[in-house]
Amino acid sequence: MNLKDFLNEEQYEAVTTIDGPLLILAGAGSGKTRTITYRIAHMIKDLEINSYQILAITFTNKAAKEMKERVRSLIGQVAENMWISTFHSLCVRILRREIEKLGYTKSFTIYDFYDQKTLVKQCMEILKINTDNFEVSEVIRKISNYKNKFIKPSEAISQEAGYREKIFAKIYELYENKLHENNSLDFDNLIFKTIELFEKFPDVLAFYQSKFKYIMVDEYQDTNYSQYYLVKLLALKYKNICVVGDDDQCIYQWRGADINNILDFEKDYKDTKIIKLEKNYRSKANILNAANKVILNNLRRKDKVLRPINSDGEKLKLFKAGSAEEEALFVVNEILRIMKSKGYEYKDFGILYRTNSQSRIFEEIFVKHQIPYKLIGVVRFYERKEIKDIIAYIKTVVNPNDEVSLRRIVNEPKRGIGDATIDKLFEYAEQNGITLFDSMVACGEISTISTRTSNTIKEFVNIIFELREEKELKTSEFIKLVLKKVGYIDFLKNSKDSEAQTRLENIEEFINAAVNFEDLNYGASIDEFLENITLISEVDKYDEASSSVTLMTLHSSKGLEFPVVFMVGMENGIFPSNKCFDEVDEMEESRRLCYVGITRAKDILYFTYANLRMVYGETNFRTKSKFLTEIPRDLIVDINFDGDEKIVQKNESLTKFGKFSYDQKFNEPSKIKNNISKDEIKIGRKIKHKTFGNGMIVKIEDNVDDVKLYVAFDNNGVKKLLLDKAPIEFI
DNA sequence: TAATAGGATATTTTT
DNA sequence: TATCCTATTA
Ligand SMILES: Nc1ncnc2c1ncn2[C@@H]1O[C@H](COP(=O)(O)OP(=O)(O)OP(=O)(O)O)[C@@H](O)[C@H]1O
Repeated sequence: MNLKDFLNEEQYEAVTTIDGPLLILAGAGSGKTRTITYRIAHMIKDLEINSYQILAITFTNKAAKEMKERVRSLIGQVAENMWISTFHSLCVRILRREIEKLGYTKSFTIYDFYDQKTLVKQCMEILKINTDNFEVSEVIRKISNYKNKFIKPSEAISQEAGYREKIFAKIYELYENKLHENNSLDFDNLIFKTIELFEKFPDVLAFYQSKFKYIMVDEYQDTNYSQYYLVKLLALKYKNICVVGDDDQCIYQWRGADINNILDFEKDYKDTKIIKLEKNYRSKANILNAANKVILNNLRRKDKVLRPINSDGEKLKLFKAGSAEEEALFVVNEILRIMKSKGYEYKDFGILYRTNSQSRIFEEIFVKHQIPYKLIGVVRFYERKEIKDIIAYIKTVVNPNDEVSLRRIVNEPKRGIGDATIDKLFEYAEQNGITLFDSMVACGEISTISTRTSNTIKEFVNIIFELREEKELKTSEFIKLVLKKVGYIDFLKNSKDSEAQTRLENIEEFINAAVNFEDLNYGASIDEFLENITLISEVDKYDEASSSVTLMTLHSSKGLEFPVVFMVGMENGIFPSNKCFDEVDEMEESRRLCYVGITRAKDILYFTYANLRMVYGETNFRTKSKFLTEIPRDLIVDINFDGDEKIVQKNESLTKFGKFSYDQKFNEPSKIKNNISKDEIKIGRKIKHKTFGNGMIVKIEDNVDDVKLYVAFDNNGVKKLLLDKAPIEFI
């Protein structure tokens, strides 16, 4: 391959350094992912390394898929046996082969957050823990923390000293036992159990160590301890390990990512070669410079160089909206405007926000104005109630031990098996050391259950038994069979649920998804289908080819790029969130998130915020984000609703709060150019504008919080300007 | 046991 | 505001 045609010198060096530990530490848009991709292609095509020996780990399934496709097009052939995947998919793949060694069966189910929640609640009930003092979500976070640090339940119990901590550890232990009983793993367990497997069975580890002679990890800054440890185990034999990342883009500390994994890499691996990529290929210079300036405010970081190769481009634009609605309307307006004037398409726009809840208003307004959009959100398709119900049926059929799923569907649709009955069944199961399902089979033996109820239970059990006979059906056929046997469709049709129609449509779509899956994965089993839908994430459905604008959180945007980016809701309390103001670490992580957001933009970057916004059903005043004040003034310009320039400097005599205005205290010190007093501003007065040149004031609007000037420019017609903000001088 | 009403509670971020 | 949970009643 003619690598030098596609890579700069440093990238080239990284691609051709194959042996030994290699750290590529580089800023946003410097071509890190590109470098890994070419590195893989180079290994296979030029060095004739067997693709079987390569392992590449990406952050999302989407990134993995893309990398696979890129590599394929570079080497001109399919490399089927190459492992490019996320940590989670990698581990599932290993565990599906080996998990019997750990006492699970191969048809284990993967629990998502909601299943996890149900199970934790159960555990807390069993341990009689008062939910007033211990919140379920807090417990889940705690348990997740243990697993991210590879702390086993027994270790947690012996290590924890505090009263609350001891209780957390206890729940953790019971939760783990329950998971095992249910033959299930949660997300974190996928990694945890893989490590456990490697520790307990050195021969298995040795096999994978020999197999993966070359290992690459993208987005390494966001790995947690367990992931780090897993990689370390795998790389131990050959030490051909290449990690790539940017410490300034570490945005998942809250879920256990440890920035030190990347910072201490060289301490961990002797003779590490470090390569820095210092050219940014993605963004216009103004955008990049703003990003660089913002991140400079983080004190705990390694300084690095990132130079633009692109021209300045347009200045960053800031719009202050009166309300959240206006904010969304502005975005619509701008999208349409610059599509027309600059020829962008819908797919060129990314709208990024801090919290998922912010997307709603945008959806509403986009629908109203017929802007095609794609929402990358948290309420995933597969998490809708009706879909989860069907999945729970499938899981119950596939994995007889899965109690969480069983409980979910035992009375869904309502068939008269209520809480009281379930408690009785549960008790019986406990006493006899059998599973809940088995106690249902034996429900005739339980004297406290009426014959009528026990008949209903038997009916249900029979449905499951009959379905188990049909496991070998194609997934889509199987789903249809479930629906038929259970009578789910009729149940929905007859229900008064106002959403029944949508639910039916969703089920329709679910079946389509299954058909789709079968087409793509010929002969795949139902287990594989389940796994696929549990591990698939939201960003994975982002498709840059589709002709719609994209709505997503800043977190999801990591690794992507858009010609035009809107960062919306730039308000203190939202971004950065209130918590950040108490904790430096949180603030710095937030700032990194801001850095990530800014650097997604290639050509044009907008910031918006709303003066008034409803939060929790209460409308309150907002102030503009602290991060905005960290952007140098000469890189950003205030614009009005129609996208015309408004701002730049402050006029001292008109500031309401005396010499040190609020803005001056919290923003970059603004230059005060004129000592003009209010009564000197009158119609007929000559002024000079930074971009529009000389002109004369023709009208003055004195509002409560700003003064609007209508200025007739000698060469630019009449413009509306804000006295406060416009870059004007009085002459 | 099922359905409903009223109250508490939440918004970070996700594989 | 919207959702989720609990307690009450039919
Ligand atoms: N040598 C190069 N020549 C031309 N374009 C390049 C080069 N290197 C990178 N690019 C382009 O720059 C953009 C950013 O590349 P890439 O996504 O690989 O960067 P990254 O460092 O992984 O970014 P991030 O850290 O933001 O995820 C891409 O559009 C890529 O095609």
